Amino acid sequence: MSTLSRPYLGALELAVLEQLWRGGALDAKTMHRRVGTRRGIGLNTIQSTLERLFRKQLVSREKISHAYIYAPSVRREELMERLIEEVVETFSDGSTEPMLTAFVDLAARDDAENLSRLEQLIAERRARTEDDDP
Amino acid sequence: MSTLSRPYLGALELAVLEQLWRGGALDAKTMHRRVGTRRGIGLNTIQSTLERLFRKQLVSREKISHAYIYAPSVRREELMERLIEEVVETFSDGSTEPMLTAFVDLAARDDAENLSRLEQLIAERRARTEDDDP
DNA sequence: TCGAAAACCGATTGACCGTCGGTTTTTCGC
DNA sequence: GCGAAAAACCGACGGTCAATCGGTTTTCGA
Repeated sequence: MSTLSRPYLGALELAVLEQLWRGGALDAKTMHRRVGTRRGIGLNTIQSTLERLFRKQLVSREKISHAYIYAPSVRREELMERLIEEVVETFSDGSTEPMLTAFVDLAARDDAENLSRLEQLIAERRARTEDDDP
Repeated sequence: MSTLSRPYLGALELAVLEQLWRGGALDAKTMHRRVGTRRGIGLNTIQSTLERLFRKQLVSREKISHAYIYAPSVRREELMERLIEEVVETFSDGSTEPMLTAFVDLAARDDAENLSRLEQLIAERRARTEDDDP
């Protein structure tokens, strides 16, 4: 039975990922300086977290002499989209209407201007698709 | 730090909710017949699950003689939207662009026809908003 | 080669879901 | 009213997963 958002991302995992997205590739020690010290947690904790993210295939790593250098293997927007997709799939019955309505709601929620932007993106997408498949 | 989808919905919770959305209001015993027997789980399990959903304010209940009658307190589409919103908020930096792009991607993913439908919904939404606030 | 640095291993805690068994409360029929 | 049946309530336990760390082993460079 598909359960929702499991395995999900914990707060520390998210913070670590965020740092990778900002900072490119870095090793556990540097990561610890960036997100660990402030939280008063040990280097090992950061290492475990990176390891978990690696198992989840959200980061890749390469061994440079001693240490692994970790790099994100998904883009931020990509992960967001995946997670939204997971929700949508969980609730998908036959109809896509509720999904579309939710999108419009959420787009308009923040700023009505988003609706125009959304239309624009749709137009662009359509143009791109027609190019691909004339 | 906002963590993702915790507490999330378990598989049984989802099944129970689904049943409530389909069947309107019902009591634990009936629910057990509908989703419990097939899974070979006890009535108590169903009761706990309903209780947990109640604490999460996803269902309401009313005592009719012996038993509580449970009813959904969120619509299906509403819950879906909430969960999408949660993801979006988790990943929101200043820009709404990634969210909008994700929406277009996901809409088009299933069926390109959805893009037109999406445009239509945007138009409707805009009309509605202009009515409210002329 | 040897010492430090990092990976690796494993253990613990704390949520949370799923799952029950047992006890108490409530209600209805007599 | 009262006693039995039904349901709620309480608490416990196993499993999973994130967060956390201590200790051991591996590995690399001086």
